[in-house]
Amino acid sequence: MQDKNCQGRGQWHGKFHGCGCRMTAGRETVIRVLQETSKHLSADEIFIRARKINPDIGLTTVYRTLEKLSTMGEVHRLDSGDKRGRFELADSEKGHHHHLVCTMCNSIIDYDDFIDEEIKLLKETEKKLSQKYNFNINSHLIQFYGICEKCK
Amino acid sequence: MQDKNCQGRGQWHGKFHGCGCRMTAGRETVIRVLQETSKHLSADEIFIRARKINPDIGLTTVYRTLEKLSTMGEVHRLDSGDKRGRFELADSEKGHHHHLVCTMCNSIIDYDDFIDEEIKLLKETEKKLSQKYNFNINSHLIQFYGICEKCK
DNA sequence: CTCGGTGCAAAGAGTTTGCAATCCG
DNA sequence: CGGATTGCAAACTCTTTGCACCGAG
Repeated sequence: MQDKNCQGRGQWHGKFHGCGCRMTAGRETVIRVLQETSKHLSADEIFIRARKINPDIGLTTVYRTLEKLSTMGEVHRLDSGDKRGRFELADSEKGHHHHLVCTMCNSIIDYDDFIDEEIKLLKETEKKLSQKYNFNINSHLIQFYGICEKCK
Repeated sequence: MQDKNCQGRGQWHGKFHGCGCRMTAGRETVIRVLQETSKHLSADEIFIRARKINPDIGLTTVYRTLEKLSTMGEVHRLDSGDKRGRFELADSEKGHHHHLVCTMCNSIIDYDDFIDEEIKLLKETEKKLSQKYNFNINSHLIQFYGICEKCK
């Protein structure tokens, strides 16, 4: 309907359709929230933001949507150290990035200033692993762990 | 006491001491369980195995030890898709490896047949990031997501 | 019209916390 | 000895499920 609110709505419609699912208002809302943030939100935080767009949405729908998107490989569930899951689009509009995770305070820094060489190597590795393990690779997650500036 | 049961006991003793903590039977047991497995165990599974070595240990101690080791950067908490956390030594005796995660069935394949280039690039990236973000990097986690052989 | 999706309330599970007893150094 | 650590049970929170109703295609 309004492509400006949920980028690539048609594309998502197709992705859902491809696995026997439907595009609904609830799902659109969750996707939009994920697209509009640059943070790693918990289900709960996504729910609060989603409510502002669509007051009728329930927390259950948020969970079910995230579960489905995760299975589809479109969303990554991150481990934030505390017990709740945090989520981000696998292929974010905000651009591809990797993580620097502080093991003291659990904060996460996104960085995207890595060399072209790194991307090239990843592609190569992906290809090699795909063949060797007969695995269809869709995306990846790279995290470095350590102590951040503040915690030192 | 018996270095053969918990490799590098003295080393661990030192690590704990270094952050104002003590080496105890419970902690030793948890570390030993982690060293002796090649799987990604949940707190619960670690507890069950720990009990076989040391019947007096409590689940609470397992959680508290994992929490501490995680903060120390010695253990990684992995996200397995189901809601419980899974853990592995950051610097396993079993050797360093990366993960291939199936987004359908949540199974994890460890692989360690890296390209030499991959290791070199990682070291380089670590160094660059350390400087740029004033971050002490201790370890990393690399995961590729996709669909496994069985789930295709 | 059909079957997948949704909200609500309740159930389920994993994890954390309070506290008195215990152990390390 | 003194403070860190532990086990137990209770408390908490996040997440999932059952069910009747709704809505996309």
